[in-house]
Amino acid sequence: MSKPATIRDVAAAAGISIAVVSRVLNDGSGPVAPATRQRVMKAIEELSYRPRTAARELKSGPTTTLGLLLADVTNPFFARLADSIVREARSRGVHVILMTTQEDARLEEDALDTLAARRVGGVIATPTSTNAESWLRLIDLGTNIVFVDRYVEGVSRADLVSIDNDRSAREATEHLLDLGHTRIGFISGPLSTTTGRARTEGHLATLAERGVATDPQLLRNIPFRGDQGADATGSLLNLPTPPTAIIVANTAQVAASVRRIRQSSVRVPEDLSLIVFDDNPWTELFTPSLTIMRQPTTLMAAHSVDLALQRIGDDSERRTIVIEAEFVVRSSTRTAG
Amino acid sequence: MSKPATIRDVAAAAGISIAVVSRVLNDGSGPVAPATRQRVMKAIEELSYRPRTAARELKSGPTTTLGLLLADVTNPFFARLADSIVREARSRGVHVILMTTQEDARLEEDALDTLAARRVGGVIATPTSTNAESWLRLIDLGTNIVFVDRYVEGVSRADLVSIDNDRSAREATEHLLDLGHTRIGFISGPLSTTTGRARTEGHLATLAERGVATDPQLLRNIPFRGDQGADATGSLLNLPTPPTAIIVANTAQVAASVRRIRQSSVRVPEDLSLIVFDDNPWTELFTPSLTIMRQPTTLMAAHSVDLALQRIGDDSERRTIVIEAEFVVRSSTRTAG
DNA sequence: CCCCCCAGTGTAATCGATTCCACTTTGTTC
DNA sequence: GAACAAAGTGGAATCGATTACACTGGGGGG
Repeated sequence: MSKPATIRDVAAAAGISIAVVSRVLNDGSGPVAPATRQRVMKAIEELSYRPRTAARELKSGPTTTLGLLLADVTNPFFARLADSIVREARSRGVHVILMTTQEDARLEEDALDTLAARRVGGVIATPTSTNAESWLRLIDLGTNIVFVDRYVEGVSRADLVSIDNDRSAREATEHLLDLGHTRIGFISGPLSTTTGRARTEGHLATLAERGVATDPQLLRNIPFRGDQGADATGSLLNLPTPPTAIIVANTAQVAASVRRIRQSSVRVPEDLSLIVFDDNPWTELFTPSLTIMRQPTTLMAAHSVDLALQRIGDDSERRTIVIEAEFVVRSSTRTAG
Repeated sequence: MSKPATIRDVAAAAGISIAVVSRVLNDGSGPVAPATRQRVMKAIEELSYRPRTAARELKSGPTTTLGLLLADVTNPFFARLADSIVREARSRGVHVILMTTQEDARLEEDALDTLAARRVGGVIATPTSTNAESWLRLIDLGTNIVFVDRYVEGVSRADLVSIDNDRSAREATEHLLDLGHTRIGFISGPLSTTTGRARTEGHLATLAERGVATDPQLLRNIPFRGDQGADATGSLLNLPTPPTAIIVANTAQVAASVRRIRQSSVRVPEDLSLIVFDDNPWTELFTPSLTIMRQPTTLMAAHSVDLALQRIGDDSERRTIVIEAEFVVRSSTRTAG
């Protein structure tokens, strides 16, 4: 009800100056007599005083807050990433401001503005836009950026944590080739995103190396948001010569794709082998349990936070941390019939 | 690289005083000559100046930031809630700081402290602790609280947005009774949480009203986090006289429960009817597609943000908004026997 | 022709912390 | 016993914005 106490109120209550109170607050910033410290602590307790972050940040820029800019928390991959990052950050005494872009470049720009105004210590982001300019502006302000999963070309002086998208696409493709499949449907993200492009290239390169003909009809690069996963899958199944296997390398579209397959008369894995890029409990619950490519989110989170906090004050070039994706073979893939 | 521009730099560049620059920044706070405004805008652009939030908040308390304190973003229900709330808040020009408690009372206390230090305008939360004190302290500081889904008893002067837990449990129970089931397993949250208690009571009351004997063995109140969902489900299935139907009213434990059922030899819905409290795409993908109780997250989000922002400056008693849950009958429930 | 009002601008106080520096009071060391 | 170091404390500047208030000119009403 009454106005919150300030440092001056505490000082008055303890019969001491505000400088000393501040020293008690920031332990180690100067000497304080034990008796005085006691009195100050008591006053703080009684007034239930909490130093105001806004005032603190005004003096010394905040190393204490990280911005987390995700495309979409609804996507379980990002949700787990968010969870891990928040936990990881807290264990280091750092707070996280979460913002989402909904895969919309304008909203992203908005969010970056906010983060810039807040002068956060660092930003961990899965970028949406291809527009390097807004990122560079933020970097110029002294913010350090860590891209996770995807990145923006042209923005050096930003770190990167990612799985090896190229390699994971290769691995999935090789698995199917080994099983004798040659007509493989491949659903991935837009070629404008780094993940979409790298995975598609890895897939195509593997086919080429194995001397398997590539059919452009089998390739689907679709957006992360929206419902095109169902359509893309449906059109693959309805091809004159349909694929005998499908890789869904667009994490956000896995559910829509699987739903579409389930509604069709196609049986998995008898008629169709299926690999999805997703790390989600339900892939195991599905009938048949799905073969997946898993991205180790906890590890990615730890590295991201590390980089975001380390780089402060540093000015070196981009550092890239590549994390192995884990390929889990379950029951949705089998020898081509 | 160079230090970010301040309002003084802008004023100097435009050949004007800082007061006028501030007026340009906060449109409507005072008269500015059109020509002057132009020059100021130009200077802002050239210096890529962004007013610093910390400084702004120091003067006038921030109506512009909301705290969101969730138990667990990994839980899809909370993830969708977070997504909707962030979106909803942004459309009102408000930012959201997300923090998670991992269902841990100490972490929650921590988070509340941070939020208090930040003097956020409001907090939307799914409380974990039963400890009213920390909440009351935050309220005393002038923060207004909106509880979602669960609430803490003894904290009036905080709003509440929730589905009718009692009623939804009744509805699910009645559906099964109508199908002829009389031995119904009921898995819910801890009785220390309001949702766990209300759902359990609703379930028991319905049984009583219909004259069905209640067997304590069929009741399982388990934590939200952790793995007890599997054990609870397993022990229900292994009872001497196992239930012919199960309601999983603990959203966080749905996946674990379903996995356990799937690993057993029990067939759904032939041997066991199943209702889960969850609103998640995969419940439709599961074989058989699951009958669910859905909580309309978008609506809950809209109301929460509304309340959080409205109450500012208001001092009335708690307002409660109850939202209808949506019961979706699919293929996992059928006539008993 | 005088006065009042208002558009347009500037000065300075203010928000709540941190921190540099100066000052006093002890205790230590030749 | 003089000199000096270190502990403990306080005064005041500072961070970057907002805003109350004072000031100046010029136009319009009386």
